Amino acid sequence: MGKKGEETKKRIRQKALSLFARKGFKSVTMKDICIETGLSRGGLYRYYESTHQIFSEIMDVLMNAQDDELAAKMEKEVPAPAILDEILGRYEKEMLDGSGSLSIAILEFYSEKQSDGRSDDGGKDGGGDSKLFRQYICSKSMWDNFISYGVKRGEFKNIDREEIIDLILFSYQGVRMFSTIMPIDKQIPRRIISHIKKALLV
Amino acid sequence: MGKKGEETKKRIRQKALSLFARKGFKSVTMKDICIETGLSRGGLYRYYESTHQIFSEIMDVLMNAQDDELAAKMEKEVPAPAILDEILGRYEKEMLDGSGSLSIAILEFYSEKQSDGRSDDGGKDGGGDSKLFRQYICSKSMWDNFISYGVKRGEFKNIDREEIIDLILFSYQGVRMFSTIMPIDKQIPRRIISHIKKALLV
DNA sequence: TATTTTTGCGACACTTGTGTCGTTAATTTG
DNA sequence: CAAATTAACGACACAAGTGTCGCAAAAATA
Repeated sequence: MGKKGEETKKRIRQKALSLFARKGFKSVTMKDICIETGLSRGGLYRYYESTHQIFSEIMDVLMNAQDDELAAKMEKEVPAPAILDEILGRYEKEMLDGSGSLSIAILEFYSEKQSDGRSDDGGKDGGGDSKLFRQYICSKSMWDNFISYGVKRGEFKNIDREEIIDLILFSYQGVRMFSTIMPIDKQIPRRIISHIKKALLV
Repeated sequence: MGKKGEETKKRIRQKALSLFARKGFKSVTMKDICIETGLSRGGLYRYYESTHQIFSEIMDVLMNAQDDELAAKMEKEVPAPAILDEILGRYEKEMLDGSGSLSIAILEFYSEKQSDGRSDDGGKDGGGDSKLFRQYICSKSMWDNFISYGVKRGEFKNIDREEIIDLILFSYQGVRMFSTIMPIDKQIPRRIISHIKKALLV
């Protein structure tokens, strides 16, 4: 694979991503991606065999972009409530604007992998769900660390951590999901966040 | 349409429902439904023109099966905590077993309607999302009534109602969604429910 | 039970997407 | 700048789904 080829692959992933965000996973065909990228069938198939493969590679790239920032802030002794505000602010934004629009594609992608038994990803990927599950575990431990930090500083209540973490993670996912298919009132994310803050802050 | 015809339609809806629950919305074809029902192409098309139409009718039937029960209980002056336990118990069950498996199909169905502009349901249905939205409003007012009832009886705290309701509804949806594609630990629904109870009960 | 209406079949023509292959055009490399 | 390698094209054969239509069998009706 030469230099030109790498660029083309990248272009394919970018264009495909915008398609997945708009139409979900199952509705995007290799033909769509041909049209979007301007490549011919033969041209596209040189790089990717299926939409599965493309989506999977996109996910790998997206997932490796997290929490170093948070760790850095805790290092610097930034007050926990300030960090909380920032994280929740970002969540609020993601719940409202369409940036959650990949959610549906992700759901479709992994649900498809489960429903039919074929796992034809060459054994490289240990099952579709495990990747998602890993991400859940990862977010969870991030929150756990962060809440401990807040409690140690006397800024957060010492409540059952797992309870509030699950609530945060799943309500966030729930809203994100529905925001892509239903008009979501701005008050909804705001109320959820307000509840979380009250539950955490002393 | 004769008596036989009505029975056939019902059979089609039943078989199609099981397909949608297993494979989501987009992956089910008219051909699949032919096979599942044992009908021929011509036979099936006599009753339904598309999977859209079938799914839409199924939704209509499913949505009109709610909260009369709850109203009856409030009438009978059943203690609010007992009612709460029952509702949340049902939620817990739905989060765990695969009975949330229609969630993905619902999401796919409505997201498809949004992404492409064609609204070919003959004007009878005022847009895909409004139906979902109506359901959200409906669940919301049900909870609102119920919490008022509990507060009046001095059994629930008088907290911000909208806040807790959004949290309940969306975390529930979030878990349901993910439970269909990821192994969900039994503790997760339990923790979410425990948090809700603590927030509500005096 | 004769007649009409409803139900159901399956072949047919059409559309859309898949995956391959020989060939040409463009890059890289020595 | 010539040779070798890589990238891209687009026709082709195939697979899967759609929607229709004429016709026969089965129900309903009178």
